[in-house]
Amino acid sequence: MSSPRPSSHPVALAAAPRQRRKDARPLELLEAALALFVEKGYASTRSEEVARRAGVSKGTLYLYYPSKEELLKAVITHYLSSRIAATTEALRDVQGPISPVLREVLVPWWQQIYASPACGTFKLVITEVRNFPELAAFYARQVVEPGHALVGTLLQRGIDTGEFRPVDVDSAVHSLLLPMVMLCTHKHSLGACASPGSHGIDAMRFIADHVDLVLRGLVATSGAGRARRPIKSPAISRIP
Amino acid sequence: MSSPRPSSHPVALAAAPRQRRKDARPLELLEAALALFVEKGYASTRSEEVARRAGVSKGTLYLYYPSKEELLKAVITHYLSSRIAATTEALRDVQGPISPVLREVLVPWWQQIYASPACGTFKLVITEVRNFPELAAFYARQVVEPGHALVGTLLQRGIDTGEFRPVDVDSAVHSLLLPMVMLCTHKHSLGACASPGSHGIDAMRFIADHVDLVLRGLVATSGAGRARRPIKSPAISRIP
DNA sequence: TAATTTACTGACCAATGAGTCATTAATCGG
DNA sequence: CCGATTAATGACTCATTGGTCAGTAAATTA
Repeated sequence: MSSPRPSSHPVALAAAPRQRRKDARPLELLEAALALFVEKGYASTRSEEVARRAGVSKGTLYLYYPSKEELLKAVITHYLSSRIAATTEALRDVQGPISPVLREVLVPWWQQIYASPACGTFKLVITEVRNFPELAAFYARQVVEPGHALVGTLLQRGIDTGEFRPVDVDSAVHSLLLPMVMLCTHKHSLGACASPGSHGIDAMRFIADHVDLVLRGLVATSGAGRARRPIKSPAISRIP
Repeated sequence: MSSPRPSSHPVALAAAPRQRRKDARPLELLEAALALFVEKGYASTRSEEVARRAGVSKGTLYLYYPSKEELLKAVITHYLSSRIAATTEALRDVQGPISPVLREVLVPWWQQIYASPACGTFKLVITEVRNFPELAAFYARQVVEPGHALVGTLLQRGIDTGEFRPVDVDSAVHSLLLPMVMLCTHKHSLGACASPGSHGIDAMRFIADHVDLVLRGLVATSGAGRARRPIKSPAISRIP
């Protein structure tokens, strides 16, 4: 917290006189806001605190964002939008067996997310959606639905080709993704609290292990018992 | 709100005048506080709102709980403690194959939790631990560690008996439990926001499907490929 | 260097909400 | 029926904080 900073990030130098950096401010404010909102929650973060962390005064914050609520929305949309674009096209046109794709694309992808600051947006969204309904619509439409549909389509294709057992696709998608989201959330809640004795989760390893475990549960084997239930619904269909 | 006072007959019209129920208040306040804290978050819930929902005035709230923070702690400890007791002994001395146990104990257990109001405590803890370090210690020691150790012990036994493949136990425990926690969390965040089109998760079905999927990924089969990695550590050892 | 523009500041205001306490009214004992 | 006891109330205090704006100083231009 009080370490001498390398001169790279202008987080808040001892007392740099007064700087005019009109174009750098918005992003720095967003970074500061994300960190504080994720750590303390939106309601218990003082707007002046955000400004201070970004190295400006409260007045400057309101120069760039009209209100605290708009700042929150800007944080969420900014950090999610950047990820969304890269994702949807990364998996758009894969061919061949699904298992290797998931192992080689999904795993590093989530490892990256986990390591990035955007990881915190999951906790932030979880804690704030109910207070800001607009966020719910945005997040559901822009993140949850595309992500679910993307993985769902892959799994369905695996089932169609006989690579996977005929399981309920929605459940399987959740089995695959919910732990990832929970992992990201955990990093910024209990995982951020120093806990002696119980050394935390090894996230990078877990992500790989988990995908492997789920894929082993999905693959169609000749032996063992058969599926406990047939397929449930017309499976995934929303979002082309 | 503006109903006329019942002059003579106590027919329980609209607002009951003033009741003295010293022993019922604490629990009713706890229930009201849980619902509101989970829905709106601790910081953005007004203490008077909690009181109102419990059918009392703000003064009465402070008659039973010395501060808002103590109320929060009381909520968490109350709703978690009740679950903890029942759980640890339910799985203490199971014998024989592990898969049926997990299918028949873990599944209904989580289905119950999901349906109960205690389900909300997950979201509450996730959002508030970082603001109240005491909660972190309590939750880690009383909930996370026992729960993890319990399931870990079972999986380890399954591995020892050859029922399961030799996987990393910690990862497998997380694969099994994180989705459950995430599911409970989701119920009170995005899941509570009306989303047209995307009908929510079928929780009861997912819980069963997920346990099934993970168990299929764990069972030792003759065919298929072998584990990608050997065991990682001396495995689970804490908590007898 | 002087004049002009504008990014930035922080004292200030109004609203909010946690916590208090003098007062009110159920309930109980006699 | 009459105090005595105490559960319950809600108007009040006071610290906190989102948001404003008149003023300051860093750049820029002439």
